[in-house]
Amino acid sequence: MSNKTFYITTPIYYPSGNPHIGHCYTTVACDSIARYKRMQGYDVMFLTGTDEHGQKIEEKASEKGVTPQQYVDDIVKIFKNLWSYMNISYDRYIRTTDDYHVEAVQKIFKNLYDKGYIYKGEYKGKYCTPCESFWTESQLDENGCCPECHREVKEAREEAYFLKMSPFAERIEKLLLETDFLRPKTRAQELVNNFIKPGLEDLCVSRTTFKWGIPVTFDEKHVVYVWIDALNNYITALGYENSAHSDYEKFWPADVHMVAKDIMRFHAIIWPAILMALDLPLPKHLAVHGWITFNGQKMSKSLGNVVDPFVLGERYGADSIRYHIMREMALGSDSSFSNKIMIDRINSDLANDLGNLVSRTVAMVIKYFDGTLPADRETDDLDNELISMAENLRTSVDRYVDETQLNNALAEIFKVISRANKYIDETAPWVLAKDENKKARLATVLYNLLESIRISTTLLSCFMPTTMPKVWEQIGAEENLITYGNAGKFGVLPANVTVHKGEVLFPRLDIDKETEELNAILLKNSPKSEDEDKANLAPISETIKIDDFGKVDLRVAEVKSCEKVPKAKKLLCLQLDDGFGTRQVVSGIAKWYAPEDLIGKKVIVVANLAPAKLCGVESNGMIVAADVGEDARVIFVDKDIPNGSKLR
RNA sequence: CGCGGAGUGGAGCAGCUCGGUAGCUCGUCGGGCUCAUAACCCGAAGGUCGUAGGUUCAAAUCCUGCCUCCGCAACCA
Repeated sequence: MSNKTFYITTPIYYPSGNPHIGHCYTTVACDSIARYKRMQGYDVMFLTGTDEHGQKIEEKASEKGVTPQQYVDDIVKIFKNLWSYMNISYDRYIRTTDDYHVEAVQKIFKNLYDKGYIYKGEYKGKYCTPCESFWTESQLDENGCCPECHREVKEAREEAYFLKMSPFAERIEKLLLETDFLRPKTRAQELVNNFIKPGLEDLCVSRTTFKWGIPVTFDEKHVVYVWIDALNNYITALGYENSAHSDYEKFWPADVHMVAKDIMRFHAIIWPAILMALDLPLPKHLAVHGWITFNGQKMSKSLGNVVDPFVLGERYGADSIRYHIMREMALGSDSSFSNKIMIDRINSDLANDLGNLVSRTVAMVIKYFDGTLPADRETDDLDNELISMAENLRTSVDRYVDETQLNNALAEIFKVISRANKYIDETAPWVLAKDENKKARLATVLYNLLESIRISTTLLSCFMPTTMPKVWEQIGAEENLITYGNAGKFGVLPANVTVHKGEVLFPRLDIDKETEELNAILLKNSPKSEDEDKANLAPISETIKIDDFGKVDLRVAEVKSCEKVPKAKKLLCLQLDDGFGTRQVVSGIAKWYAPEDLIGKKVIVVANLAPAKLCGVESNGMIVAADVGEDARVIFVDKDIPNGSKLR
């Protein structure tokens, strides 16, 4: 009977750092859908994994003094830990360093070459020798130098293989604009305007500048560059061009690839192109979600503000975290993550509405009937709305899950939970309980509540797999009654059901206390382990003579006024009193300091720096600051040091 | 004219495809209830739907101009 299949994938993550809450979102979303489809009776393949090759991994490994393989092995362990912690039910985990994947990618590369879609050409660009990196014209800094080290670059050529893209441009444009492949479709225009209309450039698919990759079999000095290596994981994991697995026929094409918007382009244009070149069917849907932003800032590995999913999970439970990110994130748009939003959400939805509903219902069955309902019934028109909402819930959740709108699916479920709470008020069981003649009516009300809970939590269990079984235990629902089929039916629990008092499902959180403690944890964790600190410290510059230092005139100065430079995001314009008079300095610290944070403070200024214009504003000097990871901190000095004092 | 997205009660969002009573969650205030995790239920206040025009009997919704904000690109001297 289970011949219907469903194939869903996360991206394979790049393990250049530890996993964060953003990875959790994609993975939890896929997991919830995978569980839902399994419950519906589909034969599901849920794939996740890691993309382990590339220059960056090579660099990270050498910084740590380990081989690239050791380096990725270690991080993959952390990823897998997180997934087990978050209760991720993936069916298969692919690593691009797996033998079968390597072998398959080599065959695919060769096939494309033999078909004439891959050809040998020259990669022309600006090359920075110290960084061993190619840059395009537009990536260079304002002086035409390397954007990373700001040294000169030179015109260079490198032999490379290219994948022809132009033969597929038209088909891809149609795919984006005329089908429901891309979700949300609003992004299609952006892709077409930016990449297809200007003409699809052939794609560079091999590199000779680093070694940590899959060798091209027929040209040993090349390794396969990320596209052909990573994207093909979706088919090699099924056994395409390899014998480690044999589910390709069964599961391809994928039903859903879920990705974050930063890699949408690769999945919306390059991946279809590769499949077209291989003459394979295209995936049915690409679901693109936004980023989780944190206190208004973009979440990323390099910013120090990552909320550690392990810490949050330990405090609040994996289910609460899962619920929060699923409920908050709408398909396609960003969603902000903050401790306050999360705690509010846990309190109002999980503790107040759901947890409390279970608790009060179970308590009443125990109080009025010693835990076991009598079988007599007496219905009332009041019951109809709740019952019909509960019966129809499955249909709307089905639809939203199919459209990958999990936030809406959850909203639907909680509408029923809310309605049940209201039903308690309408029927006032405590009044019925006082009248011996109303026992049948009372039992009916409580039974209807138990059934509503059963239906809601059956559907919810795909999103919160740990907690829902505890609910079933409490409401007396045997495991075999918890099925997708029963989620569409009212009246499944036995009439004389017995409930059991259980633990509090979602304890209510004290927002002030939690915020305070979380902040303390974040502060404590932010200066990472010492080893990592050392690895991140900039190397000491080359030795200079005392006279060289003497050339730099550092002075103490007081910030008299300060404002943001209009048009610029990162710049503040400061008026300083340097002892001689007023000096205007522009500093790129707007990200970390508001103007009012600085006024009245004393800072150190490089006083003899040549003037320069930044975004049209003149700057005479530079404020001394320390780099802390990706952040900067201004060095403040004692108030009693007079303005203009020279440093030595 | 670089590309794209967005401006809706205090906050966060839906509604816009296909014009016709402005809706949801949280917060605030008032009330109710006592089964429950100080939870639950009801009610109220609060919006010129960024702005100026246009089309129309009728515009949050369609069209045009402008303003502002956010991503990508440029600016951490």
